[in-house]
Amino acid sequence: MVNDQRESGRRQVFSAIRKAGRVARVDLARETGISPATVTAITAELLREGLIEETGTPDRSDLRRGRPRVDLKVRGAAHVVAGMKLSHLAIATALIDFEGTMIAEHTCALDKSRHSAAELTALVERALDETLSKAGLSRDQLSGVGLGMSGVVDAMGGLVHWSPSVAERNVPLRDMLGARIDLPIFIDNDANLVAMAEQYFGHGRGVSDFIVVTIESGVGMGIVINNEVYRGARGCGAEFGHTKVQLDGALCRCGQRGCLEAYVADYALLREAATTTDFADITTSSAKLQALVEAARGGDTTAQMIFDRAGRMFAMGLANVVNIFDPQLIILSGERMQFDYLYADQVLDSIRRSIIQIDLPPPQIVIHKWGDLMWAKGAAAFAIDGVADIALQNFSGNAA
Amino acid sequence: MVNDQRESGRRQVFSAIRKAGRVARVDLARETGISPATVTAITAELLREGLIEETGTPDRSDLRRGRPRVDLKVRGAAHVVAGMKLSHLAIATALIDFEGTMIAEHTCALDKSRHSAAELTALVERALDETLSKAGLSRDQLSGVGLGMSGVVDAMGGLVHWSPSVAERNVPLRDMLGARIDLPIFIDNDANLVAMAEQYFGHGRGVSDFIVVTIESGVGMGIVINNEVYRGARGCGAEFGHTKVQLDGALCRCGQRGCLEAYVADYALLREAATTTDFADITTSSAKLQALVEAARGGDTTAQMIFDRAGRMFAMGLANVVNIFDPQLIILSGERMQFDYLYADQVLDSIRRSIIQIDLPPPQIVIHKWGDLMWAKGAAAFAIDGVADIALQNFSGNAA
DNA sequence: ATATTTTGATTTGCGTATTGAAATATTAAA
DNA sequence: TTTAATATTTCAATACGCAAATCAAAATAT
Repeated sequence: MVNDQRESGRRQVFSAIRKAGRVARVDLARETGISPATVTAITAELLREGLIEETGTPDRSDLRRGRPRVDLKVRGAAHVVAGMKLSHLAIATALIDFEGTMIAEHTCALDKSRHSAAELTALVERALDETLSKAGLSRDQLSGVGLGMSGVVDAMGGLVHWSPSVAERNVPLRDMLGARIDLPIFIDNDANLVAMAEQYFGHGRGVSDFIVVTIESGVGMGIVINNEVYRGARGCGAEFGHTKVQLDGALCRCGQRGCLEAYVADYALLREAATTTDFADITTSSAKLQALVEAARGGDTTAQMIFDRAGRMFAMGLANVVNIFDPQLIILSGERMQFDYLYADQVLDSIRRSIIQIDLPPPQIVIHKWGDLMWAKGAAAFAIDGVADIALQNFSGNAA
Repeated sequence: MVNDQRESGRRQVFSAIRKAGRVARVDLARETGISPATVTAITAELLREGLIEETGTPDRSDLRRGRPRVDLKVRGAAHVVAGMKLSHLAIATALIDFEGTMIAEHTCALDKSRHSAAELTALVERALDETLSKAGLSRDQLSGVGLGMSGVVDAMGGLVHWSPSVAERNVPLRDMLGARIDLPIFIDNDANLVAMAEQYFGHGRGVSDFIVVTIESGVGMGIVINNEVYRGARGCGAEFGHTKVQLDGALCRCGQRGCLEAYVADYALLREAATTTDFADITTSSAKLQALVEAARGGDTTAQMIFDRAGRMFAMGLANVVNIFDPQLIILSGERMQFDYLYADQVLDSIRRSIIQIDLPPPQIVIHKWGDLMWAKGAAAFAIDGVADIALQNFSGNAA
């Protein structure tokens, strides 16, 4: 393989194109530091392989003379991938093209939240096929599948060490799925996938170091360092929900005490509320939480106290992460409005106050409300990343 | 500059040699993935430039036939650098050769702990010259100077945002020193430097992701990710001492509440001890702490309680870092025996218990007791890194 | 109209790094 | 001594990236 240094050039150029959305070759050369001549050579290759395409001459609002630039963009039609998210009682699937455009979506209900790995592979396969038929596509038109779930997942090894969705421990889920679905499979923790979604399609575009915090029923975190999702040595980094915010504090689902999750997750709030309030007439925990939110809004001081402490604990935990990481940007990525109390101004202020003070602007904090396909889109982003990786490796220029 | 891909090869080979200590070319080729032919070419260049040297054929304990391998190692005599550490009332300086061998050391007392930047440059210059004359060297035999201090330091920009040793804020100390000492100057936070010392000469050799925790009067942390010291977006990452371990907790020197430092630093312990014990007859705080340690050992329950809580807070703070980072290795790097209580087995166990449990071995925790030149050696490691960088850049093969 | 200028993209020729294959060196084992 | 094994070096072939030159397409000047 002499084609080794070329690969790095191709990678640089391609990711610059993706990052920019649409760029002319001149700008690619300027941004990557690669000479215009080489940019021409590389883009010609990528064009030939169909990974990118030329668009019409760009918007000439800034009338310049000279030869007009020709913008390049990722060719959406090059690949279609599926992003799937295993959650409590459903499998959400999204089909997304190489540019990130949504092609189809589908949600498949589950009868219970935890399944054996064998059951799960069958369910995932079914959900995938249902989505494909909905979109009128066949499996061989797909280039890869990304799958996310909460829990501890080793993305490199394709192992699920532990997940609330999987009955067994240490399941080689990637290979199990790969055996039934003959496509490249990519599995990861869901918070990491949201980080990738932000990196590819959201606020993280072009930001090299940022943190994404997600709240579902637990608290998750994804870390991007140097334009890459950081996964830790054992593949179980960023367990933000289980950082401790109180010595010998509240009991957590994980069996330890004082975890952040044990203060801010829905079950934690309801546990507290149950001390004074009896939600006997409300059945679902989601509705109970809603009632608690209403109570706080309505002036119930106990309910307010509960949310207040949760917010302050959240701020403390997040400030710790910032003090350790010093990211450029923190994205609070949420799906449900129920967690608004954690994103309140006073919480954000509290975070800012708890960060070590220097004479530089503090990291930016943005709140990003996604639709309910956030997770699946993240899984798709992961798949796109993997597929692009393969595509950039394999095709070795000299197709002739 | 066509000499761009060559540089990367040289870097790879050189750092592989440094990491290994002594290696034969075959192994370099295997480890770096570069072909043997190219390894020969590159090592020939490095040899010509004097950056590395051949050693006699290695220990033939594993008798193999065939042509014996010739080991290569970094040539210590290639460069000498100075590592300097600004601490409370002294400047410690170490002269170290390119291999990391100590050549000379010197400590220069200071009359006060905080100086203006102008005073400081003069003091550093004096300390450097004194050390050089002690070793019988002149300035032009030196290739670089590394300087570490506690506080918030922007290593890239050469700025000291804030330091207990410097009177002003946001001082361009690197350039100020560079103006008086005509050598490459490298400044950084001291905890980062200890991380580099571990990476180059200590337990961090060959480990790609690890964390170093240092305790002096404050608590510092250095993070190595992907073989590089992570410095954060604004250059103020890893402020471990100011992560919060208690909501609205004890008051810290930094003005905030609940910082880890406010529970484990010497001043924090003495502050608590003062409530029940009067150390009126003891003058230095170091001696007071010693007395407190003795009291605890002697069975004083109050003293024991104080240390116990400090240890548990420390464990909690560190467990948080581990839950976020998932490092391969944690190095507790200490100079003074006084902090033994933080390194006690029960503290380490407490850390392990607070880490999220998966079916993989937990990160290794090692305690590394350095002499008092730890800090200066770290500064020297930083300087060596910088000097090597320059050396690998500049010499462009074709010396002819 | 036509020439000139400006800017972007492409082609060309060259120096050089990398590499596979072959050659060479050096030792142990047969 | 011969053979086998292993390490290193040499050498020719290749491919890569770059600077400079050239081509292309537009705006602007004359």
